[in-house]
Amino acid sequence: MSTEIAELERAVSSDDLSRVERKRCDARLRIIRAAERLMIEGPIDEVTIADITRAADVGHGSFYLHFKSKHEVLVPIIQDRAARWDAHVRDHLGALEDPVEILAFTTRHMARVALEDPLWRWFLIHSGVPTEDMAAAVGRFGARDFQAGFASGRLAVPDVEVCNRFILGAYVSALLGCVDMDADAAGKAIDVMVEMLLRAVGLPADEAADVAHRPLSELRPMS
Amino acid sequence: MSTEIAELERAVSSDDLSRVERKRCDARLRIIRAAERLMIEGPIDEVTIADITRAADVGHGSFYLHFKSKHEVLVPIIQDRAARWDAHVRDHLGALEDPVEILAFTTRHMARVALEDPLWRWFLIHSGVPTEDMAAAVGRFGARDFQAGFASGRLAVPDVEVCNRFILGAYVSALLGCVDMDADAAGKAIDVMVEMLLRAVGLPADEAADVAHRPLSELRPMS
DNA sequence: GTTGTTGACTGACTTGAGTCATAAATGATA
DNA sequence: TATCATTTATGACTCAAGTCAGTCAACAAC
Repeated sequence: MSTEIAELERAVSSDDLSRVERKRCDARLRIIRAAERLMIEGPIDEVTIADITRAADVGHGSFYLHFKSKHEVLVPIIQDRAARWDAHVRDHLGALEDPVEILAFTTRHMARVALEDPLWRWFLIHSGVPTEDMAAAVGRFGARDFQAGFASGRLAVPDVEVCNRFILGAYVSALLGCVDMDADAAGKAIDVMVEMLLRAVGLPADEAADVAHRPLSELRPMS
Repeated sequence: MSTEIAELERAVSSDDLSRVERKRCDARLRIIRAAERLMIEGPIDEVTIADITRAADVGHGSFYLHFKSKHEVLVPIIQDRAARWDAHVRDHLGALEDPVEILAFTTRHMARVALEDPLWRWFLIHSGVPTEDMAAAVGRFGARDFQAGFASGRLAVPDVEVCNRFILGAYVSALLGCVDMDADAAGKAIDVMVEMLLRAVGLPADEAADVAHRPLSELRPMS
């Protein structure tokens, strides 16, 4: 699944786009890159829009041609990282075939990853309850394995739209409760959250408890 | 269950508190009252901190002795309204005795109420930031009926802390998805959300579907 | 009553987000 | 190449949030 950053990279060196369009994409990409760099370097709260535009070498006002807020510029960044982690986690699926097991595996791992990544943590803390932004950044990756569960008939919800919002809110909110825990406690809380999530999407309680608390292999470090 | 506003009202006319303490409570109460009035009168986004302090007749800086943000000053206001509505909804329980039925009844009605109240809606939409505030404002009321369900043995969750966060996030997020719907569609979405909530806290799927979609009587207008 | 200490209160000030009138760049047309 | 229309970029400006050094009221100790 492609991300906005990947698309922008393609666009700036594409030749079936007008120069105007290429410049536009280039500026957008430079802003995103500058924002990511500055936010990784220092405390995110202290990065100002002016800092970003200065580092990206565009006018202060130009920022608002591309993004409404600091929060919004993080969307493609988070999305890109989500895509990488998603691919990495899927790389560990091994012999798993049951959509429910796959769902549990990915949601448990992705939650752990989200708590490790400082950008993601910030985004989490400052999104509180999922905003459109959060949905835009991670919705696609999150939704896929749930869809597979529905398709298989093992899971069922009365309404997919409501379900998506429900899941995202529950996930983010539960995760927020973990930001101050140590890794061990956070892992336990995540598993409980996943257990409740599985119940919510229609898995019987006993199966949910079983699949959400299996021993979980460590991920290999990502290159 | 008492709210902060009720406690402040008591404090300002209590005589076993020092004058300093009474003045402090009085100022806090005046700020809350002024904020509530201004926010009901006009578009909430256009109410500034300066407006509030002017109306409350305190110095601009004093606001920050009591609250960190405009969002935070809404907590006691929302809480107070939640208490009133909670009492009103409970007044309609009638012959209901089963904790699960009571839980469904209150969560379904409170969600409908939240979508009607402009202050609540604003709070919901702008809770993009901290859920701590949301938990502070409505956590107590929300949690009670769940507790009753657990106590009865009909419902069970692996961890109450995680459960609380899970529920709050799911509830708020699903509700957020309803703010642009008409009352009818919102009602349907709310019922689906409650159905998933009941599953998450351990009710079998068929029972959850049943109890979350019963015909729901209208509330009498609140005095 | 006087003095000292504490901590609540204040509003001028700083900072940064977001706006908007203006400028620059582009490309179409003659 | 000159002219114009249109789109895109800019940074000076505005306005509100949040800070903080200083003021003041209350009370305690003498």
